[in-house]
Amino acid sequence: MDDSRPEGEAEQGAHGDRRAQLVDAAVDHVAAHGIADLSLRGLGAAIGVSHRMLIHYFGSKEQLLVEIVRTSERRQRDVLSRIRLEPGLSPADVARLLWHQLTDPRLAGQERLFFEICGHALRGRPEAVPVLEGLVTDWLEPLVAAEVAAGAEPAAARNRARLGLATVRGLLLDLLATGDRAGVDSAMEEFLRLYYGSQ
Amino acid sequence: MDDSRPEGEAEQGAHGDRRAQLVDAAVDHVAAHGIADLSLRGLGAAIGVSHRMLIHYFGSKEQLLVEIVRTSERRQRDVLSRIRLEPGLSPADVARLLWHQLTDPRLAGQERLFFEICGHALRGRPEAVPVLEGLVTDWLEPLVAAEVAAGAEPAAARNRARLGLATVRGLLLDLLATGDRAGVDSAMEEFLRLYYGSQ
DNA sequence: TGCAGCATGTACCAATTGGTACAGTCATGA
DNA sequence: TCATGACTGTACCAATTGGTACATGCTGCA
Repeated sequence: MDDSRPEGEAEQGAHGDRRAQLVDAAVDHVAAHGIADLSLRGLGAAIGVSHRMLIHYFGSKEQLLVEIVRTSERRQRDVLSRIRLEPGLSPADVARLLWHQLTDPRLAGQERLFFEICGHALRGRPEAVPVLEGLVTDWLEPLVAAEVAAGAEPAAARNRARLGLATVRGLLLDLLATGDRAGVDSAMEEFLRLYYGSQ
Repeated sequence: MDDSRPEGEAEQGAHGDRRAQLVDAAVDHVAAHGIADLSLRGLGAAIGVSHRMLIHYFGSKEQLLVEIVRTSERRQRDVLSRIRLEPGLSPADVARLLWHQLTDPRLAGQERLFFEICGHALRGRPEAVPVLEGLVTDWLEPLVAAEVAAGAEPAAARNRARLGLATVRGLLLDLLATGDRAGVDSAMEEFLRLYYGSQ
């Protein structure tokens, strides 16, 4: 081991940039080609470094996977923060907006990766397990807040939020599997009708 | 190659029994330990045969995976057929029954495997891809029929069925990830209230 | 100029993988 | 009895894997 050990958790510093850049490229590649049979050599060749470099910056494949999962999670969350809440929008409109964002074809790879990581996490793969923690909780918080703001009682709000989250994910899986955007959109409209009671 | 090639699609015959028995054991093992990093040697050791035997009976790992996925799908479908439709049950009751069956802890491994296979299928893994075809369609058919029987118009029935399927899957994923049975059950009750308008 | 330290590549290693060759066992039927 | 054929195990192979050792370049500083 001749390396000066940058594989610590130090995210800062000049080489941190390179590291972050590598992770970003890695997530892109993984979103496009899957995380299941990722190999350091294959990834390295795809993003233009030798597999030796990946070990150098991340210490091990395991650590790299951790970073990939973490970054992918962050990207996922960014989708939520990207919606601009303009005044005058009904809750149903906001939900429609979020759904539209989430099903952007450009995000398909990202969403596929989400379900792929879920599968690994459910199996206890160490790099993915932490995802389980926030898989529901992290998303419930803002949704419950929205429900309460819209006038629901706290207890019911939690159930409604959990239901909404599950339905969105179920329909997203449907969309990715079938590609039937029109059909899935119709089902989503049906849900919004039931959920918000708007005609 | 000295083998007399039983790896054709011949499911019949005396050795077909052995084959079927091996597949069954394999699905059990895979439901418990995941399909992602399955190795012929590991599987063989777990179910008491040499990896040589698996190649002998299935021709290749790929073919074995195909059989595993197929069998797992069949088991999944059997859950649906196991519910006894007693007269006097409301649609909501039937849904509750199905939900109860589906979330039986003894099926957890099976359900985890379902999501795992979905992930692989979304990535185009050849043994799992065929699943995508029936992932929604196969389940929609009976659900639509039930909706129509309950008085929905055919067009709306399709949307409602699709929505119901997606919600169930989303909540199932929630349950597997969080283990919070009470919370997920509450959300499901909320859904049934919205969906069937009861209470 | 020369030195120090990071960044990168090449070559290599041990382990594991799917798959094959060959040989042994065991039942059945002539 | 013995020969046929299915069934199974052992030993092996080539390829790929994550990870390491070593050597080389490059940059900045004195």
